[in-house]
Amino acid sequence: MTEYSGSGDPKRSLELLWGVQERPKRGPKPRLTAEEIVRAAIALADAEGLDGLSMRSIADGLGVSPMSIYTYVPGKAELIDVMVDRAFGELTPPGDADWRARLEHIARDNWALFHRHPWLLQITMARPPMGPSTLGKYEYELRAVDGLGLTDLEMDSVVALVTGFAESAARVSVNAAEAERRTGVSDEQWWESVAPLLGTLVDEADYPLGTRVGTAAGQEYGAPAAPSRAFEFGLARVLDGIEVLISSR
Amino acid sequence: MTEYSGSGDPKRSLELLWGVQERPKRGPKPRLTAEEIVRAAIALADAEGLDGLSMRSIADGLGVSPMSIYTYVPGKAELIDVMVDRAFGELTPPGDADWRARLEHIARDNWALFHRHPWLLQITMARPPMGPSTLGKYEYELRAVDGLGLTDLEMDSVVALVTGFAESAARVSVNAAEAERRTGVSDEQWWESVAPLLGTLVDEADYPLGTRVGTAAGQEYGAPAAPSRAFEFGLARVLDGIEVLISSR
DNA sequence: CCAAACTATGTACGTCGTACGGATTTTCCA
DNA sequence: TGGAAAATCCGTACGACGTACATAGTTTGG
Repeated sequence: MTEYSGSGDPKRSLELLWGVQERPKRGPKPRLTAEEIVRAAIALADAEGLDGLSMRSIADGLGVSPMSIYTYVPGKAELIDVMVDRAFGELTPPGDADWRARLEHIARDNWALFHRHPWLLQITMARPPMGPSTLGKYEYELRAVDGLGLTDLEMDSVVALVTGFAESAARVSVNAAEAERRTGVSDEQWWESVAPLLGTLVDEADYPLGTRVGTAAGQEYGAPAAPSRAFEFGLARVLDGIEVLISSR
Repeated sequence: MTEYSGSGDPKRSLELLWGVQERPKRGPKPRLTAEEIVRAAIALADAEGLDGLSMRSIADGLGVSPMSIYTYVPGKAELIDVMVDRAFGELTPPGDADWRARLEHIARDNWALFHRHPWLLQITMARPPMGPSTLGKYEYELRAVDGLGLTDLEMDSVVALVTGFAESAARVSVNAAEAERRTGVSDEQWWESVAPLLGTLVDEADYPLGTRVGTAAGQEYGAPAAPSRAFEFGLARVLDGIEVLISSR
């Protein structure tokens, strides 16, 4: 199952995101708080991935029964909304260097965030959680491209391009690391097991460029370096492309 | 649960991908073939999404019992590998126009493919299925940037940047459409239900740029146009950035 | 004609989110 | 001060999933 942000009840989600629950007057002392549950859930997702995050496993970690979680959080969908917003809260403002350095900061900051919290990449954010950190993130990003002569729409597009690129590059990197962790087989070992089988089925001459470039890429970097090289390469191109636009103003 | 390509048994997957099963001599006539199952599974995933794709639902559609599928396909992981490769088979070669037009073709072709088969975006492809169409795709892509004075590594990086961008932009578009289909609520309706609640919790003055740009973006395009505009905008920037590199050679 | 090879299927297990209802604990008010 | 109200906590249960396993049925080679 894919998880979606914004699929919970909007009102309950917003209350949770902005922390507007009033303390109840009667009833037993609560053993937990919603924030504690969110923190435990993030720690668990960091360690085990989103597939390892179940209401049962969260409850286990907190020493309560699974159904107790529902006292503090309406359901898993709303919980994930808050997890996402809290994770975005780790991002830092881009400072006041030139625009290129500011956008570079945003890209690197996002890249690092996705590596700290790989489960963010498994959440579909068509309807982002409208919490303080998500709104703050957008504000930071726009500030990085304000005053450059771009229209409002262009500012939005530039920010979306840079953050989208960072996400896309991080996805490749995280997926590679994840595949290694999950299977216990490195990219090199995987290729060494597939190549001989493939050799009996395929004529290399049918794929001359793929063979040549694939070999060159395999020789140049051992697997783990590749995704961060791709990030650096792509970031330079994207920023160059944005520079062409900005220079034309 | 997230689905992963390349998580099945490599030997069985490759046999399936390249169609090297020899017809069995004895036993009852098979009622199905592996290819039929793959086609049914793709049709089902196109219609219902990857979450609607279960061994039970595939079997239902084919009029057999769930366990019969396992006679033709080792498991769901290997089936998904073949689905991916067959989908990539729909991509077309970029032709022989100039490099920019060739890369543009690749980006648009991928964009369209992800819209025809949105489930492709839900599959983690750290270990791509090594089938004929996947190898052919890579060969096409490299041919588009061959002979421009780039190194082998740069060719690989440029191709990865363009296809990665197309995937990233398509993800935004597909997720938006998917959210609307799943919830029955359009982006505009969603915002109209969230905005008043948010207004009681947040001071707009805390997010001046977000408010201004968000309003401008909301006014300019009704929801559905936005993702394809973002694709066009980003593609132009990315190709400009690649042009800077190529011109420097 | 029978045994080997192959297809087809029913049952069962452990996973998930969470609806529901009941037991327990704390507080407020008459 | 006692009982109602409110809140916490949790046991049980349901229908979904992939698929292991055992069994039954069908076709064909020797």
